[in-house]
Amino acid sequence: MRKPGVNQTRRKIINFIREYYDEKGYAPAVRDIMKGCELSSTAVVQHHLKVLESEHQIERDSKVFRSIQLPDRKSTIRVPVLGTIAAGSPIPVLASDTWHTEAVDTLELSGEITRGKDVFALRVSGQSMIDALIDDGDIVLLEPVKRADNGDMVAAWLIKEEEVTLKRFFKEDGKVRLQPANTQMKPIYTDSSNISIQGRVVAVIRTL
Amino acid sequence: MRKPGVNQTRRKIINFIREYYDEKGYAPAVRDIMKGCELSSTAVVQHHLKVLESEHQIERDSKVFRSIQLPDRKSTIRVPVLGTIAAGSPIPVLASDTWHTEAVDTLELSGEITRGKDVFALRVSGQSMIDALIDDGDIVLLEPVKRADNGDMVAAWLIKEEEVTLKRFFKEDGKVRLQPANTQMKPIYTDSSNISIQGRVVAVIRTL
DNA sequence: TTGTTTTAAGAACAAGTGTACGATATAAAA
DNA sequence: TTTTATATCGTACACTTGTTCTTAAAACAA
Repeated sequence: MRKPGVNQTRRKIINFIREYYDEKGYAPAVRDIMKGCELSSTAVVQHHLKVLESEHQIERDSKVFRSIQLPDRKSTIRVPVLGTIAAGSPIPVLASDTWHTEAVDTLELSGEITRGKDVFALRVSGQSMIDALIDDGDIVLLEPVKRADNGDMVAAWLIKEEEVTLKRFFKEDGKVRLQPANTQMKPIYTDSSNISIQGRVVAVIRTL
Repeated sequence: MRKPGVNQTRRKIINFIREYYDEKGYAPAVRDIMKGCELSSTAVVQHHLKVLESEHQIERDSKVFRSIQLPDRKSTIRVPVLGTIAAGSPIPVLASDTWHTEAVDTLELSGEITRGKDVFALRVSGQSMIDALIDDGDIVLLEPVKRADNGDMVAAWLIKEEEVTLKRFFKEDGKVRLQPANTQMKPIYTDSSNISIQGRVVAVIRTL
């Protein structure tokens, strides 16, 4: 007899795969799914897996055991925490080759946050960036770029003032406007030659 | 002749496992390691895996294919994004049982951020929490608790005002002080009976 | 009804994979 | 030198696991 709803079983399978993976740390075998979803044949599982794969709900490598993957599982990235950033001190710049060996600490993040970009992280020391909504102890994720587009949040080194600041970047008539995220704070105007972009902020993480 | 340094091979194996996992999304088989590390027998790999396991460098389930795990790989957690939080609207409260099925969206996070707690996430809408250093579009991670200790950052529902706010919680002589994270903003004083704790903020994530 | 499609069942097969056994080799210790 | 411990090699076996085949029940349409 035909069991419950149509794709009910497939939903169950997806959930089971996720739970199994969370618990065990590796993907289930076809027979694991069979038992876990209370099916009595591997052929049933096989069939649903084929459908799910054609729908791009899962991925698997033929000929490889336990190779089922959920798309969002593939995207965790190891991010090196290079050091601490504070107003008045320059960001320690390292070649991206040496990142993974030099990093004091690393952070495991999902691609949803980094969006696949090659980033590094810095711990923020002090409240000098409070006007950019960045507090003491926060971690900022930076994409190492030298130039920025209008509206980007950047880590800028103010050469004359000898200060690093995190603000939104706007180019206006050869001058540069650095706009705090907090609209109640006033922007900084400076000459283009006075600033050096250290990186573009792609994310901020604060743990309490 | 005895090959290079003593545990040189084991280091190579560890690195290979990590790279293989990063590339493929599942753990290598013994024979994959054999080929990848230019060894000519599975027995060699087997021997080193045993040593590595006794040193707690890897974990594996006997009888389960492709079950090798590196300890730091196990600590990512799936967090359900339950909805949107905005000033004036209550937080949608769900039983933790239904989280994973009801969630519109999920976020893959490392245990370093959530610190192993059972949390849920909310997207912040609007700039009404700007004084708590939380901007429009931010994601807050909340631990579902009903009470808070002094100093905790909480999501509090102000009953009379019909408003949700994120502030630091301090109990003072039967009254409650809600202190904005931004020290330039003034605190809110209210009666204990007028607030209902919705959850404790454990982290804030902002992507730009 | 009849036919078609989808889902399920059970079993058998083929291939992937972990493990054990025996042997050799190098290095350090006795 | 003889031990002892560790690293390597080759191979065979047994178990795990993916795949296929046949049969059949249920849902849907004509």
